Amino acid sequence: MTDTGKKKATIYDLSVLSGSSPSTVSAVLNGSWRKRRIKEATAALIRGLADEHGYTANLQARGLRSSRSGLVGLLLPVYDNRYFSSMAQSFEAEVRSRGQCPIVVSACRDPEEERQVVETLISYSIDELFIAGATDPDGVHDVCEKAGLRYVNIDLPGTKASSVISDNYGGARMLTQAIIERALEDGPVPPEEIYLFGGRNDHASRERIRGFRDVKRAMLGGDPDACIRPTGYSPGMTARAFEAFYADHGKLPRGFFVNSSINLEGLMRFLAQHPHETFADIVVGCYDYDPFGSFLPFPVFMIRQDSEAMITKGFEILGTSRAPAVTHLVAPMLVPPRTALTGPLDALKDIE
Amino acid sequence: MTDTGKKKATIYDLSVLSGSSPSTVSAVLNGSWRKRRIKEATAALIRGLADEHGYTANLQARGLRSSRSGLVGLLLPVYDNRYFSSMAQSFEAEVRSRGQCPIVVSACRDPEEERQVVETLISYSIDELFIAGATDPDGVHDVCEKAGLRYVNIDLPGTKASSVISDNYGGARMLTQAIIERALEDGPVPPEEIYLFGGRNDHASRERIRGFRDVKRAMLGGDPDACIRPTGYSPGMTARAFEAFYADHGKLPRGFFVNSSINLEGLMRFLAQHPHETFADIVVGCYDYDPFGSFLPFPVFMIRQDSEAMITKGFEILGTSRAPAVTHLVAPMLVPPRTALTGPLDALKDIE
DNA sequence: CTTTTTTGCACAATCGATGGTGCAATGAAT
DNA sequence: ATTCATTGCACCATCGATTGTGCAAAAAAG
Repeated sequence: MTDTGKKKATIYDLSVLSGSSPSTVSAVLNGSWRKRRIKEATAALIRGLADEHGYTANLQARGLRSSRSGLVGLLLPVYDNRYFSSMAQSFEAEVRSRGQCPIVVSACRDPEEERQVVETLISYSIDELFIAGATDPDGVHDVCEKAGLRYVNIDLPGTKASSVISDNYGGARMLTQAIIERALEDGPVPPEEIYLFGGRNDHASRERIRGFRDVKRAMLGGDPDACIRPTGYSPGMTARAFEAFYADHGKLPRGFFVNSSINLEGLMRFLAQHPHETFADIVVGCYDYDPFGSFLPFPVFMIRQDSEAMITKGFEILGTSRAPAVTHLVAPMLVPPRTALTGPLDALKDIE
Repeated sequence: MTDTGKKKATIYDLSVLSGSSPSTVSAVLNGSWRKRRIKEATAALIRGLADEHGYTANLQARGLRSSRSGLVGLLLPVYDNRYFSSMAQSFEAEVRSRGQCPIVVSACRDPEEERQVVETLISYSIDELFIAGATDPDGVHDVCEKAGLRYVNIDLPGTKASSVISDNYGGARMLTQAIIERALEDGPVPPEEIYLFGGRNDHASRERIRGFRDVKRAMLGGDPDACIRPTGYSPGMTARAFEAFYADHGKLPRGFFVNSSINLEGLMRFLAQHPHETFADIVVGCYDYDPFGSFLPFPVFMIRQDSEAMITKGFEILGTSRAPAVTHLVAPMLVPPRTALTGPLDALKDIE
């Protein structure tokens, strides 16, 4: 750091300063010098000069030459929600601990955008890719395949590469059971009183709906189609679904399963428009965990998906060379109302 | 996309196929061909071949040559919170609309990590950098300066480069006033009943504390030091502060200002440990907006910071060449309890 | 004191794209 | 029929690092 020069030092600069050749400097600084039988003393000299001048490798040059970049990508639908932002947080920590550089991008659940974004990442020669919740996993697959890019699907499975997903069926069963048990505490519950809102025609939604229906049928002896309201993944659409229900029935269902925290935001929008009485005695389940959502003024059961485990498992899969495409289930966890879980943030030191 | 070849096509491949030189191909594909007086027909031929073979430029090579990468960085303290994740979302949209590639990284409020992460970004020759909430803005400054990297500070000001920050003083005044007014609705409030929790010795916290104290003094005629409890930015520490207060007083303060949503998570942890009566009549203000936090079972006033405007302003500043280091204030917005605001997610299409 | 082996390093090609320079062919002007 | 300007493109050095190869000098073996 002694150097105040404007331009960054290169191996050529150090080569001149040290009297060695650029290749020697390169070898010393990238660790391959033992293999190249560079003298300890030479290496020490060069290392000394390197940090005296604050040398850092130009990673674009390295990447160009070695066609590896040290970048690991994570493709997200959106950032702005606790499930994905917490996944990003775990991802980042994991990637950095491996000495690589995380690059997180979102594609807004748009298949075309997904493909484009992945193309861009490939243009930067990223080494590996985590695809979380791709709308069109197999479309993205082709792009990766063509570029020879190793990737895993997280959260939503693809058919052409290994996937790590939440046990949506199991989680939905737990959640539905919790909702119904709680509702039953205050008397009998007809099946028409238990709904599901949110989600669309993706694998996760289908599995959750299946779990919901199975448990409902088992516990309440019925499962009318009308109780399933797939609204897509937008707060606005979900709010409209609640409004529609309310317009028909003058109240909200006794209990309902909300497909994600994004859909739960739709419930908030509905609530903002209506007096407190309207939802005095509802029981809600949300397939996502949010620390504030857990403390709403009515019981909210939540499912906490273990994004950290999913990321770890993802790396494991990428590590084992060319495994056949398998799908790993990661068990989620039922979170009772009024529960504050710790998260990745707690790993940070915060000295005052 | 006709090509199923394993390797990506390069300008050299296209050069052979088209019978032109690599430089001509390059010029055609990067748009500089008019300037180079390439015949329209030649250009058309090359463009045809390019997308027939699914050509995409190797951005590392381009970056190496031009020492620009098309990458724009955003350095965040953490992802896992609605303020920053929403900022990331806006940032990403904005950067992409400019045809560049966003790269978002977090440094966990650790000054050393901040510098390292920025070094890494510089090694990838990023073109511009947004530093949001750096613990040590001026340390990062040196790193950027040395590399000749243009950057702006967002959220926390640095002294050596332009900054865009929230009007923390003004926001804190609004928020404090709202808390006190609400508390006064149920009778007189002594100054000892209004507290502030969270934050530490950074610019934002100081300004907020100043706003809080000024309003408190003006409205309640007093402002004891004991009412200020800077707990740092961690849910755990904040929870402990609430526990400590509760141990002393057997209840929570009548009204309190919470410095951020991360600190508000600390309140949730406290609440999880105590019966509902303990916080039956509190009034809370939180300097951050969270859609679920707004619907907690007690009044929560929130401040919504306009991260989108801050990002936009940031780009504007980077656009104007070498302006002197100025600080722009962006006005935040007071959000009354039980309010569901729309966010960047609403901009996404979600067709079912 | 040779011959062989080992040590220590330099050379040069390469990754893919960019942009300055130069030169032939064509057309216009004299 | 020269001269000059314009058009259209090819050539080549360059960005900074990696890596296979080759070759002296030093050390070991004979």
